[in-house]
Amino acid sequence: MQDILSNLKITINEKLYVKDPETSELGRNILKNSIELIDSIGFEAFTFKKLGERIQSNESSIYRYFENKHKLLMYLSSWYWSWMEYRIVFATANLQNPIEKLEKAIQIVSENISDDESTPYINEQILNRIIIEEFTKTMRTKNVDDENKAGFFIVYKRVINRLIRIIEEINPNYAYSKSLASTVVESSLNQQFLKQHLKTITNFSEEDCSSHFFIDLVKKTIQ
Amino acid sequence: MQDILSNLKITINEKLYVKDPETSELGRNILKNSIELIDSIGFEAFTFKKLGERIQSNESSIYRYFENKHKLLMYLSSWYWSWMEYRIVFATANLQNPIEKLEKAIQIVSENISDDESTPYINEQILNRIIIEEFTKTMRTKNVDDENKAGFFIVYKRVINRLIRIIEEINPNYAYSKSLASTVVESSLNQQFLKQHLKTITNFSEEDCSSHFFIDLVKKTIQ
Amino acid sequence: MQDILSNLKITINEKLYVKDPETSELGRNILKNSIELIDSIGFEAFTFKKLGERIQSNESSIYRYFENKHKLLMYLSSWYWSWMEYRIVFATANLQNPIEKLEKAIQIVSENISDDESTPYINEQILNRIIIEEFTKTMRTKNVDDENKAGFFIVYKRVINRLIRIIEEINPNYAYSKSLASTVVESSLNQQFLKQHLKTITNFSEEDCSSHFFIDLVKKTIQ
Amino acid sequence: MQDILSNLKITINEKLYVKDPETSELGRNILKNSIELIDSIGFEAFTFKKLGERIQSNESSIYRYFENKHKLLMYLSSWYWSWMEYRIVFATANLQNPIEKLEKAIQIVSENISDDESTPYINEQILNRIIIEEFTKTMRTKNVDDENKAGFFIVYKRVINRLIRIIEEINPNYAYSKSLASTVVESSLNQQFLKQHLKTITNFSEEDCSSHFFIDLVKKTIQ
DNA sequence: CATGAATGAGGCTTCATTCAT
DNA sequence: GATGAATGAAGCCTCATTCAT
Repeated sequence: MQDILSNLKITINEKLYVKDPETSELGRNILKNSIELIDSIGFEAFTFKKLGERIQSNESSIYRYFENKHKLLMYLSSWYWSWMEYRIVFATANLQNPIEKLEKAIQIVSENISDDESTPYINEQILNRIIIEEFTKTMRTKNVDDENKAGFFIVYKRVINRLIRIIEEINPNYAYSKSLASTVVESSLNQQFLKQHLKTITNFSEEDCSSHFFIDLVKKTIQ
Repeated sequence: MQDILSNLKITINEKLYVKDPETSELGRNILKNSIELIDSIGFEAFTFKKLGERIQSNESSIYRYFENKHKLLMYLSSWYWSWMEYRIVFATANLQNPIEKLEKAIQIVSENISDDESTPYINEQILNRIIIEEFTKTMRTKNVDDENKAGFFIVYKRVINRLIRIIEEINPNYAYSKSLASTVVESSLNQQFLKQHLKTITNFSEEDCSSHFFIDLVKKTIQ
Repeated sequence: MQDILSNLKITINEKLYVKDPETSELGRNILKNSIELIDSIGFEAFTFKKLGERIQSNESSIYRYFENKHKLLMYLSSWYWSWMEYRIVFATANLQNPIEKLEKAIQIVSENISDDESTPYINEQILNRIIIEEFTKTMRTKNVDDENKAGFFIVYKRVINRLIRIIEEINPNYAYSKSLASTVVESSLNQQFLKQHLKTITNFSEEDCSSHFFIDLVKKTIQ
Repeated sequence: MQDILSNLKITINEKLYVKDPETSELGRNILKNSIELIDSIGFEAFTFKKLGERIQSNESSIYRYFENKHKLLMYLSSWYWSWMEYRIVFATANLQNPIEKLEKAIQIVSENISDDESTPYINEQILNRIIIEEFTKTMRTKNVDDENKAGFFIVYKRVINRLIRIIEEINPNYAYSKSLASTVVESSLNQQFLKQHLKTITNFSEEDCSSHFFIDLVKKTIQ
């Protein structure tokens, strides 16, 4: 799997960057360090100035790549969901049994992430933490509708659509395949958050993953 | 129901305010107008200065009531979840059948909200819109753990705990009652958001409510 | 004349300020020092930060009074033209002979200015230098039309209109009274500029004033 | 007339450019597009970066030709006034009657400009709009004196000097020939501005030109 | 010669908050 | 208790320019 990803390049909506960060040393540095910095101080406190200091480069250089910090986060999100989609596609390729596909897909979406070595400047484990903490905020803004139109959430929706299609394959008569799929994807992030911070309202502890809970839930619901 | 609420007073964690806003005209004005203003411009753009202008008062006056805008939002959230809990309690009081209780509770949590006339300075319908847009952000901060310790999320967790207990009453052997309950409460907000903004990944349109979806999901899952 | 001005207050378009600078010590300080600072370093190089340093106050305090430096300059211009109008009105009051009125008015508009002691925080002599250098720039912007609609040039136009009316009084059949009046007012500033910087295309040297040139020009033109 | 201009080359002060823009494709492109861009967004908002984007070239390439945007504008101004001088010279060549010369010269200076087809990369009509809006700003800076010494205004002054000489030819005893000439040239731009933006203080509407007003004014004044 | 990449400095502005009345 | 005034710190962003290729 690694081999393939190092040859493939994840394509991101062009509107999200000014200059493609994957094409230069500085750009890749920005990606790597923004992930680490956002993780350590949170997105609110994260500024291009601080990132600039960290990579020993000037604030303004970062503006060559990203218009503002929000777009940078959108870029990272898109990257994450692209990577997620890619993993689902590979894991379910050639599987005949739709139930098996469902199980695989949900597992991938809800399992604990570890770094995928094939992308040296993106640490998926840390990126996953950022997505858990920040992804919903990304959507809950006064510009969602514009950004949605601009295609900023297209990869996220594509992941959910893959799940929808698997559900429909299993039970074409189930009336809520879309809401079920979006609930699983979104709630799996939420359970990851709860098990770290609001431990009394989840059944999982930090090392656990919620895959079995969601697989069971979906299978029973659409049975 | 109105009658009772107008006699009852929703009690909010004292750490969330400097001076109880329900005890003065200015305080109630702050509540009423902050809800309207946050709804119209979003919480990011919301500032005490703008609120001050709106209620024809100085920003510094608002500091008499709330330390900062984040605490004000926490206050409003607490108010919302208290009100939600109160509605669940009333709706399920005296019901014998736990399945019926479950249905009632989920319905209340996921139905479309309209203004509850008994609280003149809180418009629940607008407040609901704010919660949909802002509540998760409230939690996804670097201070969650401190704020959780300080009890800022206690009312939210109480609502979920009520659902947990109903689920356990129905099936004490179900292994994921906590995660199921938190998923329902959180995802019902999420579906409300999706039906307004990301319509392709939900089965509901704006007038619909997701109650039946969630009731069905929970009943099948814990059956 | 001084006595009267110290009792009168020059009224400025409210849209030009956030808080009336004439009503507070800090505000008057801003006026006084902005005039001096703009004169010494030019409007381009003038910033609220530098002004703040000069008056030992913070940049942000100045924003309490003026939205931006352009509005501050508009304020000063309005002040200048109001003061000019007031001088014209006084100088021509009770004059029967329109020719005499014309002469007086043109003289006031084109003579060299010295400080009017009755307004302690506005040094008219320095302000005049600023108007000579900056006033035209004030108009030549992409927003003229909006600002004109908002009334930012109303005082300037009022001064010119006074001149127009005097011209029409003398010769109601002259076809270009408006253009003549605007030419005189504008060009008298221009001649003041030329005599300081492009001395080869003016007949005046620094101590001279162009009054006689303009009075002669107008009288002959409308004769 | 066109034929001659396409053979003649307007010579610009060498200090105004690094590399002569008329000698290369890119240079001519810079001229053509800077005129259009300044006209559309105004000189303040105009930057080499934006110009670079427009001509699909890098900002740094423009620095090969012009040190900064101010010098570029000075270049365009010089070009404009050179072109103006050339038109005056041609129009008044071989005229015996100085009155006729005066009329021709003033007319050329104050008439509405249309594009002169013989210079494909300079649109005189647009350039005229820029001069109306920006030329005075060009002079009202803290560096006028230096730039004047460096000869940046020499062409402008030459145009005015031609007018001065005609005036003196007509009436060698008139005391203010210089101020009169500079007033006419400067005010004709001003009237063009007023008729577009401050219509109440000019007698001309957009299609009109002020030539008759100025010719009449000068003839009467120096009679 | 032309250009892409990078950058330092600084402008404008707002925020959250305190102080004095 | 309520408010008006003032402020420091910091954010976001752009500009003009240089460097290296």
